[in-house]
Amino acid sequence: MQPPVLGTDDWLDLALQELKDHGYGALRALPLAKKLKVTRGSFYHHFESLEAFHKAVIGHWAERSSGDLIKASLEADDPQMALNDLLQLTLRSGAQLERAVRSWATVHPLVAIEVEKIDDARIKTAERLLLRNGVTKSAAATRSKVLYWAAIGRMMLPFPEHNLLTKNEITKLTSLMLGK
Amino acid sequence: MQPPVLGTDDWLDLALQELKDHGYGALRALPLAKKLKVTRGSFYHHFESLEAFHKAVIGHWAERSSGDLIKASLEADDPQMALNDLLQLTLRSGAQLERAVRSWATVHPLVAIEVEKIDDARIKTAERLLLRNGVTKSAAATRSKVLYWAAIGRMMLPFPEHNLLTKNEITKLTSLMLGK
DNA sequence: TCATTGGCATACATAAGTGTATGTTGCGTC
DNA sequence: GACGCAACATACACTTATGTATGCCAATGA
Repeated sequence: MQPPVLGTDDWLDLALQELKDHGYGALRALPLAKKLKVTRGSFYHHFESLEAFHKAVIGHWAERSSGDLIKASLEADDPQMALNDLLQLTLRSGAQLERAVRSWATVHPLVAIEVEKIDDARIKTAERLLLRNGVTKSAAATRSKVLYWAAIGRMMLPFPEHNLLTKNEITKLTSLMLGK
Repeated sequence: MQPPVLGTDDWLDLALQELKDHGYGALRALPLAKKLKVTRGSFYHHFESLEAFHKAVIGHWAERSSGDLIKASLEADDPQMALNDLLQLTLRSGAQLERAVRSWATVHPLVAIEVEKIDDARIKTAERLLLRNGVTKSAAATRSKVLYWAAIGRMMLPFPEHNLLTKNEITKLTSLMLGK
């Protein structure tokens, strides 16, 4: 399956997987080593300490989230589709990881800083989307925030899949937000 | 300071405090016992096990959150004030605890269930507020969700205080949501 | 071919936690 | 004034984790 020798990225990829599935409490050397079927000797060969490892995990996540699905969907031209994607944002490959990272951010300052950067970037993207569709500058500033917060808030519900909006609801909401 | 003898509630009150300040990782017997200046003997006298303690903590929180500030603010008659309170919802005594509980819910099924109950109740409250202000039934159903999600999403930002809406922004948003 | 290096194993010391069994103390109560 | 119980303390066995020191081995390039 895996090559007999591992690189730093193999540890980081597993870390994101475990973070997604079991939360930040799973980011420790021994359990991860067992999953990779090696000993902690390998871990401490690749990383100076647990904290150094955690920083690397954050970096790995931030890298993968810079040009991610959310942003891509918001770049779309069709505002209806874009807002639909934003509001329905859920387990669509990555949302569960985001949930875990956001949870981690409540107890880890460096994670919090990285998350804020990504939030700000995405809000700006949503704002541009609204502007391109004729919303005034001040309204776009407010509504992009509220829409993004709603997407995050829904994703952070215990069971996001219990709270889907119908296509029809999205349509009306889009009209409302675009002032049409 | 504290009486020399403690009751179960003293443990639960401290638990909520530590949960708020340091996250669910702080909910363990030994550190809490140290803070109460007793040994774990007291802990295992009041609670069967760690898991039983955790369940008690959840119940304690749910009890206190059933008639809480968010709901109270949503009961207000002035829709502007109510929506303002909802959207600005932040460290206003309790939001930080909510952040921690929501974070906990991502890794603990029973917490997730309790949080969902409270979410549903609050959304219904917000919906009634919109209905009382002339919003149609279907619009109220959608908008109450989106508004509540936005409040939760903003609260879950790493630094909610960096994302305040101005009074003017709230006013315009209220008009939009009430269709006026 | 041989010294170096990357990738890991092994062993040890230490820390922090759980759970359990049992002893102790104070206090109401009959 | 002995009884019983609530509220602890103490001691022990166990588990799971970190960090560090050191050794092994296979590949590789001079």
